[in-house]
Amino acid sequence: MNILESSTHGGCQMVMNEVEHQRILMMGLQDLILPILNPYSGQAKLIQELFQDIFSCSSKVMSFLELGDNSVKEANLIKYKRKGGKNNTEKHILEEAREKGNKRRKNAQHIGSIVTQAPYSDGYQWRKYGQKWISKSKHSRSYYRCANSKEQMCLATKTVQQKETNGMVRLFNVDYYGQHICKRDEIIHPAVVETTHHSVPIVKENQSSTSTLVNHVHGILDGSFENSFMMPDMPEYLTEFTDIGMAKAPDITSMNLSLISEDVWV
DNA sequence: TTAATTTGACCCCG
DNA sequence: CGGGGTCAAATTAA
Repeated sequence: MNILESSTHGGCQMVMNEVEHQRILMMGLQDLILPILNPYSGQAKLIQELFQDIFSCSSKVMSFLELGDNSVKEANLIKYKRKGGKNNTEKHILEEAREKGNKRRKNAQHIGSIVTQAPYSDGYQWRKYGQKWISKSKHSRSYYRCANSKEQMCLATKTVQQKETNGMVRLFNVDYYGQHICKRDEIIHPAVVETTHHSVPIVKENQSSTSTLVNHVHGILDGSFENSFMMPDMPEYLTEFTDIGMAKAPDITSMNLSLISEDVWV
């Protein structure tokens, strides 16, 4: 603690980098271990919970460090509407963006990134809006925005790009930008839930609330694999992301990933 | 027919 | 000027 207090920004940044690196490594480990487990065994569940706890820890550390270092962090959401008469809104967009000191491009800050081995469900629905071949990359990058971006003006986006692979395992970088401000289906249509009154332990915040969603996997890269499958009762595990100054929305920082063994790739 | 994706154009920004 | 993020018309899927 006194170490942190006396540390310079550079030192704090170094800690954050290390925690982030650790998180990436853990995800790699997770990607290797989970597919070889029998998903229905109690052992797999236990291991998933351990991963959850680990990610939860690093997430909390990151949150703490980032909130302590407020020079960089304001939740900088640009509120602008898409669509509509182009020339009417375009100026508004630019003006609003400039007022808030943001660029029009890259409309939100980086929230988190993961490496995944297969298409996965992260609990949100995404709509693809672009695909680019990035210079010198072997694989294209796909751009997705939250499927609720239109109705609820949700600004969350993500990009998916296959990594340069040296083995036979295909890995994908998934980068998330912008916080979800939308409500999800189960919240919008509360007829289904609303039954659990039992007191929830506060520390366990967002670990069980997202597990019932079934959603789209991310789409096609390079046209080299399918995106049309989804195992209905696929077990999922959660991965927490860094929560950046949005304490009122605990749900949006968690992502749950489906386990899908690599033979689905064909 | 509507909804989602594809894909080249557009354009911001370094 | 070029890389890469976004738009939107065309195309495909549902």
